[in-house]
Amino acid sequence: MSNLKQLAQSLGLSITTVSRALDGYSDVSAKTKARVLEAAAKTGYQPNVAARRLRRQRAELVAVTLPTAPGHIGPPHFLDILSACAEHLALSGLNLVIAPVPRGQSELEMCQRFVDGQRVDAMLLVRTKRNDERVELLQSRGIPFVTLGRTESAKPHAFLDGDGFAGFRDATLRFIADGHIHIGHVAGPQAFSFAHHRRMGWEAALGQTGLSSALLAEGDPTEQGGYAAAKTLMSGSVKPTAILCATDEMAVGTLRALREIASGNTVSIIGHDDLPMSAFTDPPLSTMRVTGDDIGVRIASLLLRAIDGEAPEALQEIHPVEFLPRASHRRSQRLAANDAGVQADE
Amino acid sequence: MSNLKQLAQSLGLSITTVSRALDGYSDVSAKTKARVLEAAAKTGYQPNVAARRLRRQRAELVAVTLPTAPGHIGPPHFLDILSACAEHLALSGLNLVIAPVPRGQSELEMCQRFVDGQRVDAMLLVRTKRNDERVELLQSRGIPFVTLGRTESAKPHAFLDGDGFAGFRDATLRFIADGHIHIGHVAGPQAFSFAHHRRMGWEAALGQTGLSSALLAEGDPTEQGGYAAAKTLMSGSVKPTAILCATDEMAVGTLRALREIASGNTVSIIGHDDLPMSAFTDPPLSTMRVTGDDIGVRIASLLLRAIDGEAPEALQEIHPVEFLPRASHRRSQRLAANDAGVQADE
DNA sequence: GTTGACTTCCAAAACGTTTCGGAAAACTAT
DNA sequence: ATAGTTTTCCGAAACGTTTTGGAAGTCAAC
Repeated sequence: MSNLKQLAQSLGLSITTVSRALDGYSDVSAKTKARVLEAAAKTGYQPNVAARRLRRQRAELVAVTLPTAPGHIGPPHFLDILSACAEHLALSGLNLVIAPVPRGQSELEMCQRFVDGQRVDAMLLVRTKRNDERVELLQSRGIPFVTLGRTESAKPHAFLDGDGFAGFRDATLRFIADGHIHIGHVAGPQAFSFAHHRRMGWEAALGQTGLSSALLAEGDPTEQGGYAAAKTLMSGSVKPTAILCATDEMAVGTLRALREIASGNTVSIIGHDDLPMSAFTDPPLSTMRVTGDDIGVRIASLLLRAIDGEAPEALQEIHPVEFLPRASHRRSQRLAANDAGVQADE
Repeated sequence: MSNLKQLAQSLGLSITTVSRALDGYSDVSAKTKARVLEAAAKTGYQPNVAARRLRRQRAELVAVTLPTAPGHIGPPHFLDILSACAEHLALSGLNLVIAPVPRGQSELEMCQRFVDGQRVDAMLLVRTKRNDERVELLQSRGIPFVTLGRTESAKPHAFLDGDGFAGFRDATLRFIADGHIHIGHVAGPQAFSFAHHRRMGWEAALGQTGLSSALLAEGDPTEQGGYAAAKTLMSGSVKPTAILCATDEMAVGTLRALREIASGNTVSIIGHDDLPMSAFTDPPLSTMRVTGDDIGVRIASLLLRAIDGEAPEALQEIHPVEFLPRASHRRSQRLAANDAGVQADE
């Protein structure tokens, strides 16, 4: 409500001086500066952001569009990341806004409105696809942006990603070391970058050890999708004794599918994401997570550097994935130990 | 990049006329209007939102601050609601932004910046407390707002709420009808409006049937909180045979706690929220949900009416809660039927 | 007491839009 | 032809801030 003019009038100063005092310029005496600051604090003056943005030609805003699949919004852990990111951006005076995409609208249109209306200084893209039209749009507009997850774009862009390939490869090798021969994969939609990399990791491990990668089923990255995929996986003639799930949510669905199947409870499972609920499933879900508890902060810093004009090539981070052993990755082992005397090594 | 002035110049028209043509005023001829619209579409003109906001004195924005408890952000189902809400608001040209609250900052400060900086036309408050300082702030500023969940504020305000009281009362009566005597409650922090109402419903049912309401344990509204609360509940001298959990997440924690306890698997459980994962627990979680699959749309409509200046008293909705029976609410029953020949009536 | 340097302040322009109050042109009715 | 009405357009002001380019005032040095 209160604006600069009123504040200036009440102090007997010009608008200019008050503005410069608040912004900490050096050409205003310490005394008046103190006077201005005090008055501003007392009246609770807050600059009108529309006016400031108009003049500064900066939105002071970073947006992330949140894809909302029908009945199922993106993974909960996005929000933890975004929250940390917002926190860090705020230190530089930037606000992070999360814009849910209305059903009628495409994520692309959403991005378009953001960048062409000059509403944002930068964008963050999540749920990145291998060929993502949003990336092309943003590149053509020259807007700074960072994606959570690599793409196969020819032109380099800033991104942060977990090394899902290595994570799933190593997890598969772990299963192999445990004596598994039939190792299945409940995969996410391959258009998604993360889903593809995870699947390729699984395939790579099988390939390098000469095992079959036939036990593959794809589904939506939800509990329901995991449930359905696991069902088809377990209905084939050769059944997996271990399953890698692309996400924890799919793993939860897989667990339920196995519960409904005779001897399903001997199948070992590993997920990915380390959702809060994963520690509470039955059995507790062995899973993976991207290392570093500051992913959100890293993203924020990438965004800031992108806004500062740093080259995209310099703004690419791939973080290792760590394995979190709980109970679900050793289910057949326990039985195998009973049946055949195989010894656990951990 | 392109602005009204350029567009007008290229058409040989005045800024005024172009502006009015785009806004669909009647005092511009059909022919020029078509010409303007075409040119705007071709150049991809998007009005500069900062300028428009400054002039219109409207932010075209509704904000919701998302509380992010350390390590655990608000319930996932908020997002489904918010997404539907955003969708509906978009129809009226309003954008919904979700602002995560940085750790260093209080939700109140966040609200303050939003309203005093004239960044928003209205606010949506979630995770409402019984005595919520955000409500007071917004009331004092005269900003339209809607809360998700009632408060005990003396001055009426717009809200939408589920009838948690009736839901938990009825669920408790259901347990009583099933023959339970010792019915526990894993409660959420009582400062939260929803947690309090649910607890009062549980107490009311016990009170009206003369049963004890001693089996109460409170915890954070998370899996971990439910786990801890259930543990203390089951460690008393008299143990519950049925437990109502304030949220599904707490129910998931409770399930795990029971799993670790001898004969814990005979304890019946009911949760609330109908999270996607609830259908996939073991046993599948019986739960409750606020009726109507358009809560988000209802909220949006309340917000629009609040912005239009309708009186808060007219903007209060309490929606009934429906019970979703799955397996977890009849665990002891099955055993009891074996043990004592009690017959299930459903 | 004039010069130059420094400090402290300010008027005015600009950002891109919307909107008020007309003005010119084109009809209509007399 | 003239007055009145309607249609179609536009100039200029405003929204609240930041920033440019000085203008006064002060002080020290000669």
